[in-house]
Amino acid sequence: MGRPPCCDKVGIKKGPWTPEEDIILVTYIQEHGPGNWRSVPTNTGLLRCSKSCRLRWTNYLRPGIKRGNFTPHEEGMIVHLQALWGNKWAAIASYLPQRTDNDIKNYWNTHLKKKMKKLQAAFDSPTDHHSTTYPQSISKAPLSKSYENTHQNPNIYASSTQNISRLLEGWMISSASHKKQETNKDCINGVVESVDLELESVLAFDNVCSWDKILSGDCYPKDDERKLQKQESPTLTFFDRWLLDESASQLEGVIEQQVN
DNA sequence: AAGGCGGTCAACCGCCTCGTC
DNA sequence: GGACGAGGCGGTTGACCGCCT
Repeated sequence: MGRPPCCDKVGIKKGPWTPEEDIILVTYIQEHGPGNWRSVPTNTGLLRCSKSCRLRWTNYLRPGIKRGNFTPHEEGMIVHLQALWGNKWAAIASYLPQRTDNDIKNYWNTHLKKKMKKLQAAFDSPTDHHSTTYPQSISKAPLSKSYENTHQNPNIYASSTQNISRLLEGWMISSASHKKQETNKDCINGVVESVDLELESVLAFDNVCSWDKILSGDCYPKDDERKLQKQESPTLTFFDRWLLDESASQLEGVIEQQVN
């Protein structure tokens, strides 16, 4: 017999959250702040387990969450950090404070993993092995309609619950009397701003390595010498080199700063 | 028109870690 | 130091949606 699930009590509701449930949860957290999830179901009357409440809040209702429309910058960060740390989604999410670990994990599984597979397959093919121009099938392939809808038009991605989140953001900003929430907001926004600035300035990913550059095999615009080395030693793929160089020189700096 | 199929993502499950007693 | 509970985390599932035939 395995460990019994935490939420298999009779009367516990499962499945998608309704807007009414969202409002109840949001209202409660508005008054009491996030935390002490154990007491949330009993205090709100929600027929959900504490974990479900926490997950709903952290992954969906929490203010400051950016949904959909991953930028090339963010994609690059995810690929980069995933290659460095593996599937440590929470750690990766800490470098993308506006994204949840669940969102990043989903995006990796549905989009980036495939991209990387294609990338790897292209490099493994003998004809492309030493080529500096990256396979057009990846870089120039038209995006599917659904991908375009989801990732190029954020309005279409919007949902009713996102609206709740937006409303909450407004509440967070306008409410001067709720000190606890103000602290939360400041904390979230402070982290977002500081980490964003840090990543923008230190990694400058858009300038150094956008997806276009990655896929076109031209990720070293500032260093011709490394380009030459790259051509001379084909045992490392372009992407391996990118990871090694980038991680050694830049990410360590960021991590050190975070630690200090 | 409708059924099949694949992609996407919210939510659940269960293990792990950490704090408290 | 060990037991216990709460929260964190990563893997997985299943519902939903749009496209294709």
